[in-house]
Amino acid sequence: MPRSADMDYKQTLNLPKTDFPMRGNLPKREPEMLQRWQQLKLEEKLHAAGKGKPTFTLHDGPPYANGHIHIGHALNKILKDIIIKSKRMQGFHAPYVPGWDCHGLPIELKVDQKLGKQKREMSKVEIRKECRNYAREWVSIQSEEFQRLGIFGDWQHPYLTMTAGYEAATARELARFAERGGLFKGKKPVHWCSSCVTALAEAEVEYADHSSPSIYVKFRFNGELPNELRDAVGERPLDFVIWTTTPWTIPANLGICLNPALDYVVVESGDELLVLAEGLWQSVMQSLGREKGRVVASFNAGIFERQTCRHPLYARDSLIILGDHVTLEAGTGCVHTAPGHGMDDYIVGLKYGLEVYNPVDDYGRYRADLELFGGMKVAEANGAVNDKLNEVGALLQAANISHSYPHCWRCKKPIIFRATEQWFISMEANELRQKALTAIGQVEWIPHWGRDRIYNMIENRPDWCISRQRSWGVPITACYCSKCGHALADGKIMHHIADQFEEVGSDIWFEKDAGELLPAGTVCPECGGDEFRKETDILDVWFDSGVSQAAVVEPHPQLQYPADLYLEGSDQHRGWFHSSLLAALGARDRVPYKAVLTHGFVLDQNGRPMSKSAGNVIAPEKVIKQYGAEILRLWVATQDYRDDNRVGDDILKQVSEAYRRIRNTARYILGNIHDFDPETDLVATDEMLEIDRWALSRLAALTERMKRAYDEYQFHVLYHAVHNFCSVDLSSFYLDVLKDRLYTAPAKSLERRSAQTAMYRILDAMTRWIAPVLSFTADEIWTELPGEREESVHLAEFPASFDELRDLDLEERYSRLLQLRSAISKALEEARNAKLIGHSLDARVTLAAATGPWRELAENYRNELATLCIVSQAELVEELTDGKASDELPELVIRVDKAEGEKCERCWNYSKSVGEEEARPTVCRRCREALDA
RNA sequence: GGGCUAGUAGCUCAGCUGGCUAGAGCACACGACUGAUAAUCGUGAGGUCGGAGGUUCAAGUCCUCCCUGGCCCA
Repeated sequence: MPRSADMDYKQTLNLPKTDFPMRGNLPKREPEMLQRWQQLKLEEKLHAAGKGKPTFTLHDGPPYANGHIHIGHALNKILKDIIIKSKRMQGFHAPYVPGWDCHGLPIELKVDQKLGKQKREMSKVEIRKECRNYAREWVSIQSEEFQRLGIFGDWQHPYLTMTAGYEAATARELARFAERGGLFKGKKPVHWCSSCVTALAEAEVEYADHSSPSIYVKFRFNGELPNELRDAVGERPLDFVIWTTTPWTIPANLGICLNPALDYVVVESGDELLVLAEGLWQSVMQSLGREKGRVVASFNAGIFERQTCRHPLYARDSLIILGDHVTLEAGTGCVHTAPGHGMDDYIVGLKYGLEVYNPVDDYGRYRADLELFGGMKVAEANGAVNDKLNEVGALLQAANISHSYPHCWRCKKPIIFRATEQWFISMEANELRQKALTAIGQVEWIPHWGRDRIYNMIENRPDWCISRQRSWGVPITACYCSKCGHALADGKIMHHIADQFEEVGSDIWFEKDAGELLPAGTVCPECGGDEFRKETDILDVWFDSGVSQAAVVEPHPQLQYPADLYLEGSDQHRGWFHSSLLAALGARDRVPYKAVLTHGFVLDQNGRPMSKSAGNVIAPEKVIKQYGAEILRLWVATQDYRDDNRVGDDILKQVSEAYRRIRNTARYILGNIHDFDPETDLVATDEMLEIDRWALSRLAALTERMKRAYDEYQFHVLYHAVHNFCSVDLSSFYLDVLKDRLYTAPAKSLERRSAQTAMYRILDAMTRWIAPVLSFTADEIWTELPGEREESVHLAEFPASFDELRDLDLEERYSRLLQLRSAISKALEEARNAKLIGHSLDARVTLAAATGPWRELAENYRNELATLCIVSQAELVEELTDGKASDELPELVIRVDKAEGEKCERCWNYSKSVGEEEARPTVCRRCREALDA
């Protein structure tokens, strides 16, 4: 029970006072802040404030308009937002135009599912309308979700890849490719369902067990025998043995592929000489049911490169080629290669100039003109092929195996791999590949290894297949002559069509006939025909988003070309960074970005990718509900995003603890400057107390770190710096030491104003520094800070340099004082454990130091020691025989006693001066003076 | 299998071009305070720097191999 006098004196103290709540209550207050920003018309004001300033263009990579945002989206957008906000506060005009990727298969599939059977009676235009509505719905949902994260941007005018203007721009860029000869028609194998008569994307393929034939086939070598094998083989026939589970592709065989890194052997079995990989020959012998077999020679695959074997059924050769994809996992090490029926085969075939030969039609039948099997359904052709192979003596063995095989997701029937006509962008025309490689060297990649990553991809990638056999996308605006079938992809004509997209969008392609779309008088350059049919393929969505540099950055009045920065996950080296580069160089010979920054992926707490099936998904929505968006924002700043980013309950808990530390530090300062007006009460630096100048020097140091952290996009450095500053410099030392002065000195005294000046300047600066990350909280602090200021911290700028506040000598002295303080703290802790003291103010410290720097320091600060250590008395003596030497600083001997005198009821310091005055017997002299002031 | 990349206390991160007994904060344990109080302060414990070789007077830091993850391909 406090005595009445106690209460009276408490009234005379300057205790902290603030309405700023200790707990953020973020889930509830953030929406209020969002509303406030809207009422302020903050976005408009930011735009207005940007006028006349240099522009910083961060071009937004469009997320796919399908499904709720996940934590990876949050990471990406928050990083962008931090950068945009920090650039603004550095004095740039930094507009942010968000975008969405709206075309493509996933949306079309979702709409398919929704429509069900209904779809069959609908026209392409109607289906596309459904897709458009679907995408638009998700755009608006995701937009809300992003805004809830506190992301600033022109949300009223985002760019969508499905708007008329964007589609026109897309078609126009394609026309440019055509104009420059970068567009060509070729063949490429795709998953094909012969029953649905359609190409299938990877997402539409299901894998299921299926029984297939398993055959071993001999290909008779008919080239010139390499010298290395002369002795072993002589004049005897040599057979390369291939293994396949699709005999029906044998008619399309054009090559045999060996791995140059593997060893091969010639095995003598009966009267045959068989070529097999060394690592497989014995198991093959076993499969063939042959007991005997003898290796008569071994060799490296390279000696047979570009030699030939005879096709067992047709009068043509099969080229012996080399490829890394050949493994020892199955087969013979000699891989049957049909470029028209397999992806590996296709790619390796390109290297060797093999034809992409496909003798199979849309319905899964061999073309009528195919020798031996013409007109036969390939699904039923396996037996016939085997019989024929057997007949010519090439079949070594035929059996059946069960294995995983691709099936159509819709009709559930097994599908085939089959080359079809596709549009490509050539990597070689106009030296696109070389230009891209050169351009990569001119771009700044952050982190630097991004360069190697994309360089290797561009260096090795095949031509860009931009055809998709789908409905929901921008059409490839080519036509075919109805008479001769000639493909018309003329730049001028394509521009003419693109112009028609400008007003009404690309739907017009599906609504009108070729004759209406083409310029009047168009004739086929081959046969002079004047009737055409339209291409039905649409563009790869990567082309859509790849042209955003042309469709958005270039024409947008706020943005500047090229963009200063692209910022996406590291998967986009293959995706958007890649397609943007090729699209910009291929169509216009320009590089779309000056710098590219990548972040890693979000993983769970244990470093595993998140997935529904693993049940480890952390939805942004849930984090927002439980902790607030601010915690998600701060989490982003804790991560070194160049690597993978882990998130989980424990991590989020830790982040919210850190948040509270920062928040409470701000709150405490606000409480202590409630009666401070910077207009009138600010103390000039050279009149401030030394420790207050030290605090400002630390602020100056922090400022330098902040500047660098923002410049280098190193937000985790920023986080740690701010957090350490709050914990170490402020809370545990400076603010703790300050309490006595703040509470007990007269409210308007220089001592108190000096401290308030330091605190005010610290909080003002810190609030600005954290604003890009803690956007909600910073603005909340901002409105509580005294002084004239902008309506929102986001309209303010970062603090100028504080170089003049930096005092390295002072900091050096204080770092040693802190060491001394720490030694004393340890001694106090021992005294506390011995029940000698409770609060440190109960203590009297006696200190002795041998001559030397520590002695000197202690002498220089003998009058401040008590204050710095928050003890009632501290004395420096010549010699101390009954003290204890410090472990860390052995020159120091420390003794802790109970403080002398009585405890002052007002300031809680012990002092002999308590009781000196009869009228006020319970307070010390210092307090009496303060009360009289 | 290939390209790129990461692996320092339970967690998030420092540790520059090799040089003091490897640091910080948080979390944890114990204690103090009750005038930052669902706060604040102090003390303490905690690491064979993924592993194994090697170079060097000296290696978390350089080299080789291996292990475990991630992204993108195949």
